[in-house]
Amino acid sequence: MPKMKYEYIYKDLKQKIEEEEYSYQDFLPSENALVQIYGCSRNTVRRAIGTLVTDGYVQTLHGKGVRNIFRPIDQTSYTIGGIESFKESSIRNKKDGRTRVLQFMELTADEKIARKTGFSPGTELYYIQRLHYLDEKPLIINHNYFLKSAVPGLTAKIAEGSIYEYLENTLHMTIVNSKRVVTVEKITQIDEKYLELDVNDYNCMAVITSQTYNSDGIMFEFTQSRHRPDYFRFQDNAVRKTL
Amino acid sequence: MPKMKYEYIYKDLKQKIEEEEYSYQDFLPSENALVQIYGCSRNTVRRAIGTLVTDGYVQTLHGKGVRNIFRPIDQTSYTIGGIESFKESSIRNKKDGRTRVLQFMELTADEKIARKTGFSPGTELYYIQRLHYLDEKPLIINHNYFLKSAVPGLTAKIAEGSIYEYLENTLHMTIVNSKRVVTVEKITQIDEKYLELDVNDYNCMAVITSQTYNSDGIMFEFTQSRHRPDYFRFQDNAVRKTL
DNA sequence: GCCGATTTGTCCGTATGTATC
DNA sequence: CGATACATACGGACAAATCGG
Repeated sequence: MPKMKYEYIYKDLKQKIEEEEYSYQDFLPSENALVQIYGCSRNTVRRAIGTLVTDGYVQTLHGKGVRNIFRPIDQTSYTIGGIESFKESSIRNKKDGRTRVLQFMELTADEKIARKTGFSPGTELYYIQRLHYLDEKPLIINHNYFLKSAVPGLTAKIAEGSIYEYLENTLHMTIVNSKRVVTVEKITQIDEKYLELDVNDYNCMAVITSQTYNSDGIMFEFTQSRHRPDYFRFQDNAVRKTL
Repeated sequence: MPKMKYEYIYKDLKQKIEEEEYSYQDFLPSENALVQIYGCSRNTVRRAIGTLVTDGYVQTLHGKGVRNIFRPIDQTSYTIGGIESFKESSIRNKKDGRTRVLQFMELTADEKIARKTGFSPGTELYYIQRLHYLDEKPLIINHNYFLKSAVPGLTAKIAEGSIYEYLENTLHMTIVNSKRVVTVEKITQIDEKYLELDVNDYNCMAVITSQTYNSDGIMFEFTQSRHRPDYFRFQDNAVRKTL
């Protein structure tokens, strides 16, 4: 039994949808019916439904009901969604992930790094270069910059596993949000070497740059995540706003 | 005066943040203070703040307050955000947009098109190929497939302007949500020709495929949007879920 | 076309829990 | 410890959209 009711209802409905207890285009029970089913207030039901809307699982229609628009086919292949570590998304996608640390060093941000990352010049950082394998195939090169003062005690050993696990479980840091930008960039020699790419095939790749904030309001991480173009897939659900 | 209170509060706070009335890292007034300021309930204030959180404008911190993490610099250059037409985003980005219709035809979905778009074989569709210019530079080629039964009376003339405007204002359709996937693909001869690209420079590009739903729960549009790699920028804010 | 029942959307006031300071 | 601030949850009221009779 989870602590929060809306979380329980959200997960329960989500599972029922995924298991096709409601089929595509069906309406879910009305809010009032769900209030009876789960023994809670209408606000709580509405909150759970609202989360399903942003997930792209359902759409709510004024005066009509809540319609299931989830299609299992959308979820195939390796997808990138919310904030999650490589390890987490590997597990979610039911793939075997492995990480190799190419570089681990401490450095002080100069003008060039400051412009690129958004950290102030003179800031002490960890710089980590990592190669992520999925089912033994190298797919992603990550260039991480972590704020040393916010992430003390980071080691290459930790970087081999999951840095987020270390941050959350050992340092008890709360990761809040991440501003991400997807662009397309030319392949570098490093990409070519480690991702086993051929410039005569693809000469550019998908790049996700992200600035991640913790609950102290500090941007503690800047990461450039370079993805093999043929395996890259970034998924999103947008809701038309009437505002 | 807008119809809804939370919308008014959301826009007001958003504007104050953008105009740096609260500076970066500052806390906004507490929820109770905002209740006094706007003369509304705490729920309403919280709803406005929740929207700002998903926008990546603020972060809420239990027991502390709501912190402004908006940085004007993040908003530079042409960005792709929620569901909006090319015309709308041109205006939002304060650029001069123009659209040229390359093809306009009616067709019936065969097996191949059905697999690609998600429409059933035999469905009658409009197929439109359009080239979008920004400041007289060709940046995007769109391949639109519209469900004919849901979008009757579409013409090449309308496609030159804004199809969404036609859907919403003339057909009174309500666009609800759009499932999008960003990938990287090889440049085709069509891309090369119209976007004035050189394969020796970039040989691939950013592609956004989207399936858009209306309030009848019908997927009425499948679009493949092919973007010049050097001008492509897809922006996003992810919130770490504790669920 | 109207009316009433149903359903979602907006908003309010209140109570209690939990984290921060 | 108490005061403050956000988080969860409840119950109720009314509006707006839909649908069937």
